[in-house]
Amino acid sequence: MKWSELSDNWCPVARTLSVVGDRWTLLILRDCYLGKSKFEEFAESSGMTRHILAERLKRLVEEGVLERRLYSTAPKRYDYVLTEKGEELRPALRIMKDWGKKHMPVRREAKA
Amino acid sequence: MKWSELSDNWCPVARTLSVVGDRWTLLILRDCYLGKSKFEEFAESSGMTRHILAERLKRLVEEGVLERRLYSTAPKRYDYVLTEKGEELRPALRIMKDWGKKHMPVRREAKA
DNA sequence: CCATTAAGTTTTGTTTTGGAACCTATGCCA
DNA sequence: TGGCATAGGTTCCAAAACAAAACTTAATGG
Repeated sequence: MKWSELSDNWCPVARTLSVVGDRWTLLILRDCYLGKSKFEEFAESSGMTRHILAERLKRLVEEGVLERRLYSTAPKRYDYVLTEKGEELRPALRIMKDWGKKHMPVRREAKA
Repeated sequence: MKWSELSDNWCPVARTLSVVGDRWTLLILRDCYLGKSKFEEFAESSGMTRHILAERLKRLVEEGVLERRLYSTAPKRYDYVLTEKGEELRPALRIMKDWGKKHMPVRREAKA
């Protein structure tokens, strides 16, 4: 089965994962919960490539998790803000934060 | 940045995602929470390929989320059970279940 | 005029995933 | 005894996704 067929799975967990269950997407949401909203902020903070970031943001907007907002008309600049739907995943990330703190100690120093 | 470098990120959410933040892994945990433990059960329930399933199970065991248990000596058969560490992610999946029910209606009937 | 900023897009090569077939050891049944 | 089923994988190849870096566009500041 392909990942893309998951969106109509009988299981609500699977349907959720069809939106946020791939590499990087939940890291974008983490940044949103930390108050970030700009493309460059996401790119720098998460370390993902701009290519993938653009694709993920597009998808999150299509799914109604984020909203793309024009914040400057000249030059045209857009940023991304959480919708209510997006806000409602915040508790899941909080649990992952606590779990990471408890169970995933840092072994070597990382650059980011 | 490569996904594999995430395990030593400063952010605990990122470290958590380095274990469970890829395609399919959280679906294995869902099955565990539903009481499944066998390779064939996971394969059938989730729809992922056996190839990927074997790789993910190996990783979850290495990370201490699941335990590989010999449940039959002749023939040798192994299954996978949640550790306490694995149990502690259950609340995150519960939130995803509720979120999926609320925000991700099924559009077309799926086979699985 | 030239450099800078922000939000992407394009290109090229590498890695991961998907699908299917195959393997191994034992149990079951006639 | 031979043959089929079961369970837990492994191997192979093609297709899709990803990583890294360069490029684009449009406006701003000195």
